Order: sequence, then C-alpha cells, then structure tokens
Amino acid sequence: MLQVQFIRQNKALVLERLGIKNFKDAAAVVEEVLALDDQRRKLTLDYDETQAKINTASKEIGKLMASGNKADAEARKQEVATLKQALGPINESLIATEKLLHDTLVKLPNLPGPKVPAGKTPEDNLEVRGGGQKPVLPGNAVPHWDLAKQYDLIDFELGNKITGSGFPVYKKQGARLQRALISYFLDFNTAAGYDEMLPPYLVNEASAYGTGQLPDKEGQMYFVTEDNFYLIPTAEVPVTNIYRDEILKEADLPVKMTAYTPCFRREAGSYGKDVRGLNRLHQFEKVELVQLVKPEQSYAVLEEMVAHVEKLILSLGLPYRILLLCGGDMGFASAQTYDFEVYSAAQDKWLEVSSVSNFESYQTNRMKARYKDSNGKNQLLHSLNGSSLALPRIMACLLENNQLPDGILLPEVLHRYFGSDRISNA
RNA sequence: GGAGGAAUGGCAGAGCGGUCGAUUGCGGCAGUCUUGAAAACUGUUGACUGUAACAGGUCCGGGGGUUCGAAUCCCUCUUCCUCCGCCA
Repeated sequence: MLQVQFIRQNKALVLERLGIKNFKDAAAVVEEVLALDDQRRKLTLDYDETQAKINTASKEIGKLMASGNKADAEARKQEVATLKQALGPINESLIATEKLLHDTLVKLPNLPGPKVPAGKTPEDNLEVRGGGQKPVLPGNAVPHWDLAKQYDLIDFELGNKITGSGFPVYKKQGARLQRALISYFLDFNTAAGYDEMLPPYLVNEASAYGTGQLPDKEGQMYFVTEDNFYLIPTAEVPVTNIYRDEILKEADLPVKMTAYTPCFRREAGSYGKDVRGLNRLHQFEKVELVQLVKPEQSYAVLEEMVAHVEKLILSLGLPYRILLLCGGDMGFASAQTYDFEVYSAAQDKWLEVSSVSNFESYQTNRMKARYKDSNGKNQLLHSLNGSSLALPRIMACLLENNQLPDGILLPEVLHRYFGSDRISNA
C-alpha cells in the first residue's frame, strides 16, 4: 500500500498518477485518507498526553507508598482513575480511526511509474520490441491440443475425471517435457545468480495480504476453510513473504530468488473464450523470479530482469514480443509491468507467458520488508518479480511451432534435459 | 492424537509487581594501537510512532484480564522443544 506520509506531501502527484491508472474515485478516496490521517494524529496526541500523565502519577504513587504516605497516594489514585475514564473513549476512537484509515488506504492501487503510458485497454499497451521468427507451418498443421492427443502428451479428459476442467494430466513425453522445462529454467536462473527456493504451496492470510492478493482478489484463490490457508496463485506470494517483517543489511542486497511451484487459480468467470487446451488452466507449472533491491536500483533491475527473461525465450527459439503495459491494464500493486507474449503458430495467437513488474515499495510497505541504509536508517525495499516462465503456453508454442510430419523438434537447450532432440511416436 | 516444558533486543541468556526498553556475553559499528590485519582497550548499538529539534507514547510470541502500576500474576490462542502414539 501507499505511504500516508507520501500522500500527504505529494497530493497533486498522487492524483495525477492515479488518473493514469484509470482509478475512479481517486480524489474522494485520497481526501478521505487525508481526513482520517488528520483525525488519527489528533487522537494520538490526545492519547499520548493522557497516558503520559497516568504514567507519571503511577510512578509517584509508588514513591509515596514506599515512604508510607498513604493519604497522598490515595489522592493520586483518584486522579489516575479519572484520567483512565477519559482515556477509554479516546483509545476506542483512535483504534477505530486507524482501522478505517488502513481500510481506506488499501483501496488505493500503486502509482504507475514515470514511463507508464496512459490508456485503458490492452490495445493501449506499448510494444517495446520483439524477436524470433514466426514459423511457416504446412497446411495440415494442427493446434497443440491435437498434437497432445497424437503423441499422448496430455490428457485433458482424464483430468476432468480426477479433479475437474482445467486440471490436465501430463503423460509420458508430455510429463517429461514439463520436468525438462522446469529444470532448464531453474538452471538458467541460478546461473544468473538467483538462489533456488522451494516454498510452501499453501500460505496463510498474512502472506496473501503481504503481496496484495488480499483483500482484493480472494475470489481468484482457492481457499482451504478448515485451516484458513490459500493455495498459491503464483510463487511470488510465498517467496516474497520470506522477507516479511525482516530488516536486511545493505550487504545482503540485492536478494535474488527463483522458485518453481505449481500455481492454482480459480479463474472465476473466464469460461468459453481462450480456455481451450493449455491456454488457461486452474493448475499450472511456473518458474518465478523475485528480487528485493534498494529503491534507487529498482528500475534498472526491472530492465535487467526483462533482458534475462528475453534471453531465456530466445534460447527456446520462440517468436516473442514485449509489451509495456498501459495504466489501465496494469495490476493493482504494480508500478510498471512488461508482459511477454509468444506466438502460437497453429492458433495464430499471441499468448502471455511472463509478466515482469516493479512494485516499488507497495508490497514491502505491507510486509514491512526493510533494510538498514548507510545512515543506519531503516528503509523500505523495492520488490520485483517476473515469470521465467509459465509452462503451459510455452509448451503449446513449442508443440505447435515445431511440428513435423512425424514428430516435434525441440530446441537444442532442452535436448539434454529431455533426453532426446524430439517428441515422436517411435 | 496424548503427556509435560518453553517463548525476552541480530544471536545467546538474566530479570523480587514500581527507578526495566530491560543486567551481561557474543556479534555489528566507530575509535585507539598497527605498515596492514588480528588481539587488546574505549565508546556505541532494538523497532514503531511523534517533533523543526527535544519531549512524549507504544512494543519483552498474539489477544484479553487483574492492579494506581505488569516482561514479572491470571485466562486464552499460536509456535517451538521433550516423551509416547501414528506415519511419507
């Protein structure tokens, strides 16, 4: 969430930036925040002064009792009793105000960074660059769900039986290809200095709150009612929360982590379009990157992460493009986001396979993830994350773009992980 | 799942209901010494809030209670440890 102090000191800027994000009611919410903050500070002062009087009196009572001056002690006790009566209501409205302020504050999305283009829909996103060659497929080329059947790689119906739609069963060469991709991605990331992590797949409420999934997007996550755990929608949640309530030394920075996890998403309301085959699933595999860095470095690191993911996609030989998301299409917590899309040749479609974002201090403010700077002051870190990569759509493209009459040729980097240079029925 | 024990500052570890935000050691930081380092010595060293700066307020796992006053007493939750049971 945003810092109240920042809003107080930069009201005009905040309103302007919220406009770029197409956040409605910006003025009203900001005014409410400022009014509540004002009230909070007044009540705090009142509370502190009363409490200070009580503390002083209590200490005096102790001394009076010690010196045997019972009468005076009793008088002071009466005084404290009166003060405490006044304190009760003050305390109650202070707590209520703080809660209201917090609840209002979390309604505000992160401010888009300076490079973010204005706009409302995906059409307003800015294509930054692209690469790779779109393949020329033969006339009888088929989409990946047919290839999956032809080579017995994925069984969607079987997943329906075991769980429900959107939970495919990968089989044989299909299962092996998933494992190969996971291993390759992790190795690629660790070679670039990321530490490999394997976090829990279920998180508590505080963690879901820390990265911004709560209170906004609870409908998107699976929830285990018996134990109040959420199934993670991305590794970002458990991995970033490793540093919740931590204060790091400057020497520990930057923190670079990578993790493979399955991701669980309810995808409520997205039936029908674009859900065929691997395009949209309730459970999918993903390798994620997370960095925690000093504020002044976060935008440089964002570009570095984009370049890293780009290198990975290039190594797979897939045609891709990089989009700088406009204000209206960005996530709630993000300050700047690049999306990666790869071209799925048989479907003739661009599929999103990675999203790399700088959250600045929006997440770390919620999580209280800080570092001690060279002046010995604690400062909020900046958090970033990005996929490298989401597997299903990568797999869809690999299958479709590389299909041959009698097999599917895999990119060279995967050969050693997959144990063969191609998928075939041989 | 059953029976006990514990939770204090980065770590270890003290703490009769009042002067304890907390003894001490280690670690960290700064300095003295040294060509440099180590050792030794000296000083310094929690977080949040608040102020122009002081002051003030809050925090000894979380929540609640008793009391003029709680790290210290009571209730409760959570987590950890030991033993038993079960188990990949």
